[in-house]
Amino acid sequence: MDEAPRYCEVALPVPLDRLFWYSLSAPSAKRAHPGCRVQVPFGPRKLVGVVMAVGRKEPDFRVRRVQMVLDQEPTLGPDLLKLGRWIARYYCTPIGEVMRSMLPPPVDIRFKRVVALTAEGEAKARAIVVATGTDTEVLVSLMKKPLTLAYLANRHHGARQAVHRLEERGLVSVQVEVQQRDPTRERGVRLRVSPGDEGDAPDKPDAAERWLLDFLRRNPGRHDLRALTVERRDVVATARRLAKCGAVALEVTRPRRESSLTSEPLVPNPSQEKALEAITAAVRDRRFETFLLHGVTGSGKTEVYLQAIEVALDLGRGALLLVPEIALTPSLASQFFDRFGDLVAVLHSGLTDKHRHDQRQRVLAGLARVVLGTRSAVFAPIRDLGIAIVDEEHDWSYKQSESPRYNGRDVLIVRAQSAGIPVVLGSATPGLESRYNAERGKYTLLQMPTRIMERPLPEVQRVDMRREFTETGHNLLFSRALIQAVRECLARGEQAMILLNRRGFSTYVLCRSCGSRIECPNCSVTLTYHRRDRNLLCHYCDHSSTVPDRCESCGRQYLHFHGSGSEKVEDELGRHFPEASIARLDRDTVRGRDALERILGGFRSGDSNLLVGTQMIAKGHDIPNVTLVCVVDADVGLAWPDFRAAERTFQLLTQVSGRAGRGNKPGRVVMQTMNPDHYAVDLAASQDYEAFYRRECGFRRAFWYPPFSAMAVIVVRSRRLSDAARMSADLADHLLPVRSGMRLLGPASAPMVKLKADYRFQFVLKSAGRNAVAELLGRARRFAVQNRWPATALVLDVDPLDLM
DNA sequence: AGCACGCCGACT
DNA sequence: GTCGGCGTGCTC
Repeated sequence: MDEAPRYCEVALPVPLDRLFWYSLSAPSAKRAHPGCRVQVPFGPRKLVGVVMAVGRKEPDFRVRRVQMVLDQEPTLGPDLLKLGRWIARYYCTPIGEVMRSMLPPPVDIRFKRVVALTAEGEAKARAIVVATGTDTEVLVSLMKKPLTLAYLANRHHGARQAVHRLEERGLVSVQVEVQQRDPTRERGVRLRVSPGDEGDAPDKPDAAERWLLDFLRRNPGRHDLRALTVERRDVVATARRLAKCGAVALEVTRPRRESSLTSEPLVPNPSQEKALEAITAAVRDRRFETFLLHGVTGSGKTEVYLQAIEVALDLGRGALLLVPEIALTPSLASQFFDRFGDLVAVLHSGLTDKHRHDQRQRVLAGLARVVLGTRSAVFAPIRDLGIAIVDEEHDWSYKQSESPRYNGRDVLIVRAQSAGIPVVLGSATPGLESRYNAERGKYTLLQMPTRIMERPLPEVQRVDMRREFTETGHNLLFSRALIQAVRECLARGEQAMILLNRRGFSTYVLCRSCGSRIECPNCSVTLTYHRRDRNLLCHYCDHSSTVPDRCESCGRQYLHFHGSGSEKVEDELGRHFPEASIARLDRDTVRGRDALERILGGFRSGDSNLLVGTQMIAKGHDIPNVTLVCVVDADVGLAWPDFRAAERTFQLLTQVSGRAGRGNKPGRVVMQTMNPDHYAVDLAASQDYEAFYRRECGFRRAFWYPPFSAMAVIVVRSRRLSDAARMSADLADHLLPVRSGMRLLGPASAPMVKLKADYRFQFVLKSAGRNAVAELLGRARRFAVQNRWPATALVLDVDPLDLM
C-alpha cells in the first residue's frame, strides 16, 4: 500500500511569489488533495490557501501543520489549477494572488470566536466559590474547556460584554477560527449515501452503524438517505458520523426544479447559418478552434450563441458565455432562462455572497450547465465544458485592473485550448488583436455583415461643430441639426439616446483672475463639478470637496465652470424640450443593485422618451422604439495619451450608432464633432470596420504597437516623488540595455504622474516575443524583491489596455 | 499584505 | 517616566 502524502505545498494570498510547505495530520492527509482550500498558520496569523501539490518527502526546513482542510472535494479541479498556473506565469503575478481571485468568495467559511481562560483567568476561576454575575459565570463555564462565543452568548445573558471585559482584564483570550459549515446539514438538499472505505469503519460500530454498513455491503450503489429513514429513523445522523471517518460516502445534491423551455430557436438567416455550421462542427468534434464572429450590431449574434450552446447541451456538455460588466442585465439573463430554463446559472460581482454561492453549487453539482457571467466567471467550475463564448470580445471590462491583471477573454481561450473545445469571440467591432489573429489564420473569421430581417444600418450624419460655431456665432452644446432631429423624433412618438462620454456637470473649474484650475489633491487631474451633489469630484480617486466661493490661490471671486458632462446634457436638453421626459444613465445615476435595470426598464417601457448617458448607454441594450442616436461630442476619447485612443473612439461610436433602429423603424444618428475628418470619426460614421482596421494597422505597424508587438507596462509608484524617481532610475540601470528583439522605453513619468496619492513612473516594453516579456518582467520583480521595495511599488501589466 | 519588534517624540 | 509614531524584517 502506498503511504498517504504527509506534506502539501500551499498557495497563500500574500504578494510573495512562492509556495509554502505544510505538514498534514493523518486524517487531513486523506482529504488534502490539490485544489482543496486549507487553513494554515502563517507567521502570527491564520490564512486560507489552496493546496497546489502534495508530497511525501520531508522538507529540509521547519514546517508547520495544516490546521484544517476546508473542502470535501477540491474547490478548483486540475484544469483550473493548471489555468491558474498559466495566469501566474503569463501575467507575472504571484500564484497566491491568482488563486485568491479564482476562489469563490468565502461564504461557506464562517468564523467562530473561541474563548479560553488565560493562566491568570484559570487561577481566578478556581478561587470562585459562588458565581456572582455574568463575568464570574463565564469564568466558571470556561474551566472545563474553551468555548465559542456563540455558545456562551446562548447560555449567559450579556456574555459578549462579559467576555470583552474579561479579555481586557487579561483573564480570557479570544481566538478567531474558521468554522466550517457542514454542507450535509443545509436545508432542502438531497443526501445520497454509498459505500466508502471498509478500512475506515469505526473499531466498535454501534448498532445503527453496523446496520448501515451491513446494508451497504448487501446493496452497493447510491441510496437516497431519506428513503432509508423508513428502515431506520436515525440513519441520517449515522451516515453523517460514518461519512466523517470515511466509512461511507455522502453526496449532496440539490433537487432540480422543472425546467421550462419557452423560447423556441429562431430560423437562422444564411450568414447565421454559416457561422453556426462552422461552430457546431467544432463542438461535435471536440476540437479547439477560435472563431471570431464579426457581426454588425443587430446581426443576431445572440441567436448564434444560443443555438451553438444548444448543440453542446444536446451532447451532454456545458457552456460558458462571458459578457461585459455592464451588459449583464436581467433582460439578457432572461433570454437565456427562456431558452434553457434551470440549466442556466448567472455569475457576476453584483450578486450577494449567498446567491453567488448557490449559483456556484448548482454549477458544481452539474445542475446548471450553462454559465452566463462576467470576467471572473471564466473560472466557473463547469464539468465537461463543450463550448466557450465571449460576447463583445473587445470590451475593456474583460481586463482586470488590479492584480492579477488578466484578460478574461484571453484566459478563456487558454481554458478552451486545454479543454479541447471551440471558443467564439463575438463583436461588431473586434479588437485589433483579434481581427489580426484572424487575418493571419490563428482565428477563423465568421462574418455576419447584415442585420436580421434585412433591416438597414442607421443613416449617420456628421455635424462639424467648427462650422456650426462660425455660422451661428455661438458655442453651444447642441447643434441646430441635433435639436431638429430630436424634435422630429419626439413628434413621431419615438425615442432617442444622447451620448456624451463624460460624467458630471462641468469638467473643470477655472479662476478667470489667476488662471488656476481646481485640481485633485491626490491625482494630477482637475475636479469635475457635479451639480446634483453640489460638489467637486475626482473621477479617479473619488475625492470630493465642496465648491469654494473664491479662488484658493488668489482669493478672488472669479471662479468659472467649464466643459460639459452628461449631467449638463440632461439639464440643457430639459430646457430645449420641457415636454420630454428625460432619464440619465451614468455611474452617478446607476447606484445600487437594480438602478441600471430600473432606468433602462423605464426607458424601454416608454416612461421617458430621451435617455442621456455615458458609454453605459452604448452597451447592447436593445430598445426597439429608439430611432435616433445623438453623439454630443464624438471627440471625447481622441485626446487620450494612448495608442488605443482611435480604436476606442471608433468602437464607442460604432456601438452607440448600432442602438438606432433595432425595431422595424429605420434608425438615424447625429454625430457632433470638431474632427469630422479624423479616421476614427469618419469611418465610424460610414460604419466601415474593414477600412478602420486597415488604417489603424498601418499606424500600429509603423510604431510597433500591438498587435505587431507584445506589450507590457512596468509602473513604479511611491507616495514620495523622489522615491518613485530614484527607484525607477535604479530599475532602469538594472534592466537596460535589453536584448535585441525588444525595446524598453522609460522611465518616464506616467501620463497621470500622480494617481491616488502615488507618484508614478513607467516603462513601456515592446517585444517580438512573449517569452522575452515574461523574462524581463521576472527580472524586474526579482530586482524589487532584492531591494526590498514595498509590495505595492511595482506594477506589472501584460497586454495593457490603457497606459495611464 | 499583515503583523511583530524596536527605537525616538509629546503626554499622564 | 509611558503611549505610540512608523522603519524593518519575516512569513513553510
